[in-house]
Amino acid sequence: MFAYCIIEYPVKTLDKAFTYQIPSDLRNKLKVGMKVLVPFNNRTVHGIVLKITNNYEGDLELKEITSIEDEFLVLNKELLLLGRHLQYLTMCSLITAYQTMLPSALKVKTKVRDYNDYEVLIKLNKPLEEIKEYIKTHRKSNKTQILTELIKKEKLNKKELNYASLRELKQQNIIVEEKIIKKNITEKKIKNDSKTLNDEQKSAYQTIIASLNKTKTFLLYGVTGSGKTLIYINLIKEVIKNKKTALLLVPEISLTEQIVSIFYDNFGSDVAILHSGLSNKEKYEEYIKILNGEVNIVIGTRSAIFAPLTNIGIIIIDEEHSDTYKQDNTPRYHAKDIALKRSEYNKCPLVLGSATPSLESMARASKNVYQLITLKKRANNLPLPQVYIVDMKQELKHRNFIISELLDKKISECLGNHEQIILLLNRRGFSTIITCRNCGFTYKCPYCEISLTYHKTSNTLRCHYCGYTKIKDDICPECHEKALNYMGMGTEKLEEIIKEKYQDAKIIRMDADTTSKKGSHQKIIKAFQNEEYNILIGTQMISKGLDFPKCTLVGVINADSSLNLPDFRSSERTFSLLDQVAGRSGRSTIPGSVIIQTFNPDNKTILAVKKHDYDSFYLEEMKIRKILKYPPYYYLANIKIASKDYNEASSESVKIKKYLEKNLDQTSIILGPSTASNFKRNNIYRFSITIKYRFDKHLMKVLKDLDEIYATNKNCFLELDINPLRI
DNA sequence: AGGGCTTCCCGA
DNA sequence: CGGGAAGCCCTC
Repeated sequence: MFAYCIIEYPVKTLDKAFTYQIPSDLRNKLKVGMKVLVPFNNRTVHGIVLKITNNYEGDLELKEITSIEDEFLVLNKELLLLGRHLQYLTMCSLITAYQTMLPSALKVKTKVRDYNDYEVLIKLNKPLEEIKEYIKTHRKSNKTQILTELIKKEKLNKKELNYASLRELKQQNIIVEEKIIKKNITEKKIKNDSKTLNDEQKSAYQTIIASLNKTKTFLLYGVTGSGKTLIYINLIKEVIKNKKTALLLVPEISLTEQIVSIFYDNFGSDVAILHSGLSNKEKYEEYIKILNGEVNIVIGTRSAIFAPLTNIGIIIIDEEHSDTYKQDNTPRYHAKDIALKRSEYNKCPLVLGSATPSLESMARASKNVYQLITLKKRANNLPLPQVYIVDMKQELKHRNFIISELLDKKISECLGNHEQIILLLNRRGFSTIITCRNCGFTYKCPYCEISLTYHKTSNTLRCHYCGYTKIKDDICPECHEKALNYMGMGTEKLEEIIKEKYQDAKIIRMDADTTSKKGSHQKIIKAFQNEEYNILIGTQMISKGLDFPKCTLVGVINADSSLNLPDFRSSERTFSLLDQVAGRSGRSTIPGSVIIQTFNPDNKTILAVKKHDYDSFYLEEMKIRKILKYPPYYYLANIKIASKDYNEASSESVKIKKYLEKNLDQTSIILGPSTASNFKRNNIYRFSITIKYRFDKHLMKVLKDLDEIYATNKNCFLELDINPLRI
């Protein structure tokens, strides 16, 4: 018998199956999907078995598989197929695909560390008569005492016994040890305070239930606070009742905890959690629970879409518009594409939930590719918050640079009423640009060419791309004058200003800098929920999904920062960011308000946010996308040409453009080459070519060929991104 | 990827 | 001529 294996090296030239003979002692054990050790070019490497056959038609002298790494950890049939699909979608190597799907503790090559806690038990190894005889014939000792105990109790815990006596008994073969896996059972209790669905929710629920055993995608479009989570819970209850499993994706870690506790209340210990905030050991434990079928529900972030659940009855992607569902390094996959495949394989519905659906999803819904379900009302029947737009150009005339008169008034009001406030500023750090007033020098990252941000807490200048850090200078490094000027504001500075202005208020900041430690997210959220603070200042990480009943005011300090980014999706991102963050206000019993400060008060996107009018935003933005030939009217593919050598990257990208022009369909549009948005990062130069296409049956093949051509080029490498979120 | 083998280059 | 570096090739 023969086994086709792929090996551990994620190199294009080795991205193929190698054939091995299966030694007779492994024949009954070896299965497709197992991890193995194989000889390869006179060393031993790790691999995965893809196929087992009875005959081999080739003339190579085949070597034998060395050993099986783990008989229990097997990629099942669905996951093996899913890896192929991932390879196809992202053009990565097959081994990279499988590595991406596995938690780090189980990846190929990481030696499978034993994360289990063991308990060692002692039991008798001879017939009872012999033992009794032994006790009788030996004088009373610790040993006979142990044996007497064992007759009574059958098994004893090694920890509680005398090791020396045990060793002797073991040597005489009278007792044996037994290792059992100790399970830390943290039983979660179901609290049955389940709320009932309102009419709108019930109708959404029933629509989806009607297709429970079909491959079908729903777009659940419900305003913020319309109670989508409650629908998810009811759907999953029904799925579990039918003896199937459920998979729920959430956009980021900061949201998992809140949702997870609701799920524990409803499903107890039937839930496993997978997200990047877990340690390797924790991820491993959750993964094994799923693999063993001990849980029926998985909640997690992007990579949880690969959870080894079998017999899936429903897949739900919450906040489906979120960018976090697309991985931004190789393999650049979108969890939605994987979910779609799994919904096909398992013949189950896929539910995409959002208050601000991506244009792609809404476009598909309007063409009935997805079934649209709309929730128009907030679950508690409260109105959506009142949105005020403040023209900062006018405010500047009154010397209000950061906090407008209206925002100031509302903040004071809220503080007086003991209500909570969220302030959004989409930039971390203290000052975002440091220049010299004397000579005009600006601090830039030596590796990435972008301006450094000043962080006051650590007294450093940092690059937000590569993490380059240097201690702040007092004088300009160019002209040595004491004339450094700190401009632009980040959350750190805002916090200082707000503390100064509202001295009685307790203020907490949440951004990438204050949440780097494990669990700090949750700490901040909890503290704010418990009303230990009055004002929460944060970057976009505070905008999604969080539920603070006492929060009645949301202030957006500068709505323009995301609006003016040079990206075709910037309007869409701005709308969803502002609408989401607005949705944090007035979720409980007191109606909320939102204040958006902007220099573009007439901007259509901002006006749509004011009216909570996704539909008009959608129609308006679709017109623009159509004219400019962007998604959802055209698909995109992006090629980044990267090299340490500027000229190399530049000349190769010109060659690639010519190659594409020659081989792609006439209807496809090729943009570039231009310098990439991350033109210089970590000392590597990047050029970018973007392809807009509708139906180009050659595209994938052409890209694959191109990728292969450059696989052997040492000076220059390609990064392919099919359906990029930003270009 | 990475080890082995060949080729190339430069000082003596 | 020799040795070390650089390039090339192969892996079931």
